Amino acid sequence: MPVLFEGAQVPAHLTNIPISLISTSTDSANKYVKGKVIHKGPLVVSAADNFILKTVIQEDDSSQKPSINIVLFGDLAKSFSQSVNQGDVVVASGFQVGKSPTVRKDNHHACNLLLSKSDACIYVYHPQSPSDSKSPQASKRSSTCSAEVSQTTKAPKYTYVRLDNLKLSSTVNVYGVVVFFKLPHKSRGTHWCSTLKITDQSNLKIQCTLFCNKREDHPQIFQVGDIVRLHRVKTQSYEESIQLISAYGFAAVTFDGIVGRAVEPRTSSRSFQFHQEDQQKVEELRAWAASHSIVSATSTTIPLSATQPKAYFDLTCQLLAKAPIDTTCTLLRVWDGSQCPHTLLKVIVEPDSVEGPVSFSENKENLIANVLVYDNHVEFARQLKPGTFLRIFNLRAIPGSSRVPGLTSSQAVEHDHLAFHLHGGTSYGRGIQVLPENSQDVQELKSALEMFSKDKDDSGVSDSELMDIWCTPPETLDDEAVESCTERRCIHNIETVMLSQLKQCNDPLGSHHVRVQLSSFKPHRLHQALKLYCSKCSSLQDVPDDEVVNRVFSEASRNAELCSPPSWALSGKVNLPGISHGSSNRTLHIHSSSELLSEGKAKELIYIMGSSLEETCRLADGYQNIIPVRSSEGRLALLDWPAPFLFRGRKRYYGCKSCSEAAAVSEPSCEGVDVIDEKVIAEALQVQPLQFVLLMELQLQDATDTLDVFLWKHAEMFFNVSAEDVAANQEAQDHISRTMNALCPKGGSDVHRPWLDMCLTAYSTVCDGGRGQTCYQICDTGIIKPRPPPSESYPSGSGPTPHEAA
DNA sequence: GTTTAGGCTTAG
Repeated sequence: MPVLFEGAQVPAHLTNIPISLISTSTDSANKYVKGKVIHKGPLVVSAADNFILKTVIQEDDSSQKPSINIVLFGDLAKSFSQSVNQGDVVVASGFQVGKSPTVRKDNHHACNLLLSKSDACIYVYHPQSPSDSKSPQASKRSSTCSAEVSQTTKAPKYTYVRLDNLKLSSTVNVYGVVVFFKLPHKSRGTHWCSTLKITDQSNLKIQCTLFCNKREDHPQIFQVGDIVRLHRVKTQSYEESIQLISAYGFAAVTFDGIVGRAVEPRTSSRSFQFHQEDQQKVEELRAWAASHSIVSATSTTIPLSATQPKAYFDLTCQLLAKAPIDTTCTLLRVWDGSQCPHTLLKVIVEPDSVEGPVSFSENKENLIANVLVYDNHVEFARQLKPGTFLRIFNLRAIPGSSRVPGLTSSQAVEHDHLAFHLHGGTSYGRGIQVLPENSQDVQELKSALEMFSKDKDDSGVSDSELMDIWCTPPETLDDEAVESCTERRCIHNIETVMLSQLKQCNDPLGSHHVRVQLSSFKPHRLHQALKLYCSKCSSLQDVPDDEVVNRVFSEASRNAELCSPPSWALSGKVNLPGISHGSSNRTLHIHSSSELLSEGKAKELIYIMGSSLEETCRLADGYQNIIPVRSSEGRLALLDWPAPFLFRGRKRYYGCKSCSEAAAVSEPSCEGVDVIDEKVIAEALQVQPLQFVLLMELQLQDATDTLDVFLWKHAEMFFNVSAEDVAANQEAQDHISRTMNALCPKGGSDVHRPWLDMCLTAYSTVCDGGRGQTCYQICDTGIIKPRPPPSESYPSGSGPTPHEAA
């Protein structure tokens, strides 16, 4: 039997699990979660007298601390509703961990806690305030009240004036049934304005004009027939009739007006009173309204299947996708599970501009109405998220012969196809209202949508799953509804795991498959991702800065002294034209291998002395290999670190300072060598070459967690570009930059980030303290979109003319 | 303790 305890000690066998550590693989046995109630939802009556209540708890006062949704069922939900208030601290045990379907919307924990099992338990602790510490009150409210209770015990009782007893120039509280309303809209002044007309058993209809600083402080009216309780409204006369206008301290509570439904107060007020009398008042008004056909006479809510061309109506629907058309118009793609008897107009928009799925199964497409929302409604529509349930008021069905934005002139305008327009303005209550997930109307709509998904949808996935696929990654490999921008090239045949599972894993070492989005990466300056790696000593260092390299070159050229060439070399000069018009030519000393010269391969390799870095680079256009040298004690020597030991076209090669022998420069052995390349030269010079590598740290995310991983050993495979090319080639650099931008658009929300299938390798590193740390690297994974850049073409410009000495 | 709006259709 689930139980709620007030103020009781948590049993010693239970241990606390921090909210941040909760995942779908959490074993909840003997664990408890503790937090402060930051939101308490209404008690919802579901089928067969069952109750559901959703609450949100947060570990600490700080907004930085994690928060999690808890869903309570049955009597526990009822007791919770009666005894717990926002601000109370609760402890929950005996929970099950589920995947939170609302994580994208509410940003709470990716999991939720379900309290339905027989061992489910809640411990409640009311905050100790001087007036509240002696606690008969707390136990009293847990046992006697049947609905939301006020936070204070000494609050004044409100009295309500019947609408035929209103006197001019007084501030009053009233109850009424809504017979007309305009949703809150920005007034020309500083407030949000809404207008309503209410009635009560007096049968008088009273106009109310409400001004509030915040939109949400207006009565949350979902339909005509709803019941409002207005506190602090003042009476005034306008055109010979009495009106109500919000007065200082105005507050409103709204109730569903349908007989038999739960009496759940809807309000933004943090604390409000609700007594038995209120419950009674609502029920009386409901009964009176029902017997006087207040709702049925005025409601214009119809399903899509009942729409008539040119008619105005209200539509209860789910938003599936949306796209901005222009500054005055937004497209909302909605459905209610019913089929309109008229062909629905298709509006063509750029796929990139669509939020939500771009297309649906053919069967579903036939049910989707395109709603064009104009002018003052655009701003509100822009904030809506696909998946949201809406009621659109005063929608008009327009035959498609009228012009439709988004169609270009070359596209045929379809005739007699229905489009739905929400015109600008607020006449006739025109506007959009978001319906909460737990409202009765949404529950009914949802079951209709689910029926469709079960019966007709050929895609094999239910509607909610479809939204899920768009919102969160599929959990298994075989679900390819959302294309990945990467592909795995490993040989593992293992299941995809969620990041939270991976992080919870006790023995993570080895390979894992994940489906993730890239939430951030570093370094942001991509040239810093390029490093030099020594395979001998495993050192990793930054690519030397040009300025530093330049200094080494000028140092060497300043100390240039003549030295006789080694026996295997011939000395000569090259003439390097001045860099700008009018600047003088430079003559540089070079050495060349006599063997190569005799073979006619003079351009394959030269040793250059006394040149600047810039001059060396310019010479590299004309010689395949250039080794910068200096004279040291009469012998040829390489330049000091960090000068490259070799220039090959636009590529530079560096040697490891600690692993290279400081030997005299010798002639490369070209016997049996087809091409003189960096390897041949490094060997001849006894240099341990450093390898260009790419190293980045990426933060991955999925619906459950984030994970920091390295992209290193397989970075070249990932980008399909060599690090060496990146070092030398602007195009390759741009390719990486474009790729990262596509995977993680600047300022883009996660909906714009593509999903990535990845293989990760977890390995252990040992820090100074000797404690192992688990690191992750992306392995055997390659980008399949965007396309790789064209491969580098070897620079082929003609070099300066050498003046060879014979 | 101001003003706003004070229902009553866009004109795509």
